[in-house]
Amino acid sequence: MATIKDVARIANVSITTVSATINGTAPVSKALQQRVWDAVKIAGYHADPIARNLRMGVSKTIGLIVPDIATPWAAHLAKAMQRALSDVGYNMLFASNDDDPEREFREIELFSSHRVAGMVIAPTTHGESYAERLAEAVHTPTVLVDRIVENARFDAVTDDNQLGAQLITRYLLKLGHKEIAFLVGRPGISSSDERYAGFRETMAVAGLPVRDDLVRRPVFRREHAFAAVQQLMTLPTPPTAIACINIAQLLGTMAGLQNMGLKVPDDVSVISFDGFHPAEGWQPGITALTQDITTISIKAAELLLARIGGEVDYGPRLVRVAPSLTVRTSCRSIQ
Amino acid sequence: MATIKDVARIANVSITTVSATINGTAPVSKALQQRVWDAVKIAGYHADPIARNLRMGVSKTIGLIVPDIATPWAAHLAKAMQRALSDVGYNMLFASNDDDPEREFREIELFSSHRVAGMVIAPTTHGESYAERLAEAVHTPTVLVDRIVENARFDAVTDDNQLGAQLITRYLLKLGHKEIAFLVGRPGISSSDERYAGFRETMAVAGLPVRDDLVRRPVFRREHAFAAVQQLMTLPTPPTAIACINIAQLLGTMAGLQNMGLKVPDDVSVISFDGFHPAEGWQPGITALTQDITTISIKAAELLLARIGGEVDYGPRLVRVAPSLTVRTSCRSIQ
DNA sequence: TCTAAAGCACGAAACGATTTGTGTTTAGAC
DNA sequence: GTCTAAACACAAATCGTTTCGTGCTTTAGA
Repeated sequence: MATIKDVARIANVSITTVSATINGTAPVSKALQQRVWDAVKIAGYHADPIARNLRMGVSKTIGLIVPDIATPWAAHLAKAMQRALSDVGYNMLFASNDDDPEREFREIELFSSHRVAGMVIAPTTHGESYAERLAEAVHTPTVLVDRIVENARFDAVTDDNQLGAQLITRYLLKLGHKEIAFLVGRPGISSSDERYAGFRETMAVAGLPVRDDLVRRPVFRREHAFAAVQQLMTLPTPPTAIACINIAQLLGTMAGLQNMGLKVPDDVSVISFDGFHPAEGWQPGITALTQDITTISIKAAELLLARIGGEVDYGPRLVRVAPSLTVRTSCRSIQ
Repeated sequence: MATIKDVARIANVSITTVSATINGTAPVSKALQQRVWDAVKIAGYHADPIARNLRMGVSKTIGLIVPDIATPWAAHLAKAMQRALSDVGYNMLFASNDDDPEREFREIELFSSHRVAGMVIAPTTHGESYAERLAEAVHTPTVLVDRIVENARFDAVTDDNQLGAQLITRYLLKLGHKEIAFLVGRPGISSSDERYAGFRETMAVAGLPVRDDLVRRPVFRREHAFAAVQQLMTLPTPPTAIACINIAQLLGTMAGLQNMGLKVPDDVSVISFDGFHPAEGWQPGITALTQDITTISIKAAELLLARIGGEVDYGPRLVRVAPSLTVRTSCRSIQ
């Protein structure tokens, strides 16, 4: 309601002096500062963010773009992100796009026109041409989360998938599993590739072969996993454990097993890279990696704020956040 | 990048004419309109929302405030809301506040200063004083969702709790349950009160008594439900079914039952007012009401847009959205 | 042919902040 | 006592729109 003009009138100084006092952008004598602050309090003045935005060309807002805000992962990210950023005076615009790159770019456009100070993007896709288009569309500090985009010139925060694969594979090996089925996700997606590579590597280190007929791909939708499980479990030598890359796979796998009348973990063990457990009280609890979304958010916020703050003396940074293995009841020992 | 000035120069007309053409706010001859639109295309012009906002005093943005964006309910609402609103050219700011009214009001303040065209609020609390404070803080079209705030002067969209209670109670009665435990939630919260009242009413209609020792309150946190279950199930005549008001209760109940070594639905049936089921493939699947969040969002968007559009010739409206009962495996017949 | 009204286009003034450039004071150094 | 530089305050320009008030040009009616 109250404008800077009102404050100036009350304090009996010029508008310039009020602005200088509030923002500390020019020297103002102690006496006048006092008068100004008093007037600010009297008027109940808060600088209009819109006018400031217009004049300065940048706002105290950062935009978050995720494929689907309705997924627990994205919702947690949004929440943690907001907490991390509101502490330093930023607020958030958000948008989700159902994994549609076109909508994603429209959202980037929209946020840009609102002059966001920065963006956090969980990319819908990946690859060279996407990276180029992204670089072309984005002209503000931005950090990518979750998936890696090759050759993108942006900072990024993502899981330490190699470590995750080691944790999962070693755990299964420790329980005595050797015939491990692995559901590979969408080809080209960094997380899927890295997880699969980590799995093979750990198996190799243990001197164990990876049976080709136990690796299924591409399996990135529920239905795929549902079908894959049917095939896997009717093999002459079926797997003793199934590793899922993501939640969609996990849900499809569980539904598929139930459909065949197979029990977890009695008939087959299940483990997942993507943390999901229904809740205490339900069976089975899925042994899975737990992502530290809070840490991811904080790291992303740090990188973003550093860029916004103008520290541009280094190239794109990639931060990997370590997952941890949460053991529940979906894997049994077969020693 | 391109401003209205550029367009005017290219089309060789005044800025006024460009604005009038684009917004259709004043008559412009066909010939000039054509010139202007051509110039717009050439310049790749999009009106700067910030400048427009400053001048007009209102933006094409609506704000969503929920207690916790990380809950599935809120995340779904956010998504559905965004879909409903982006279709008509609005974008969304969002904020969550961990059920802290102070943060909630700060967020309202923040959104107001950004001159949102309207707000959708899932209130953190309720009651007379809250309603007053809300009325004082909000000066823009606003619709309340989920919980009801008594005497609030805003439009609201909420569940048809009476119908929900009927659906749940009749279903249990049909299965032969007569000893039904009911966990009442936080006192004063409309949904809790209404659900409990509906339960009593339906029992009364069926000519059945409600045993006092089977009604527990207040039970609004996991731990409460966990404890309540222990007591209920050690009664001389324990309930054959437990009705939960919300997810927190449900989780506590399931954990409590598991803790006592009781199986659902073999030892006791469980039903919930708040839709929650882990997923296909997990046991038990909870028979519960399913909220039609999409419909809630659409209704809320309709009410909001009507207000924004200036239809103010009626008082606060209350829209009730009917839930439906989704039968899963957590209730058994005891005929 | 004249007049009133309608149609059309434009310059200039908002909106509320920041910032530049200019002028005036004060203090310190010689 | 003068000169210089630093400190301080302000008016005015600016960001990119929308809109008000003004005036010019048609058109229609008498």
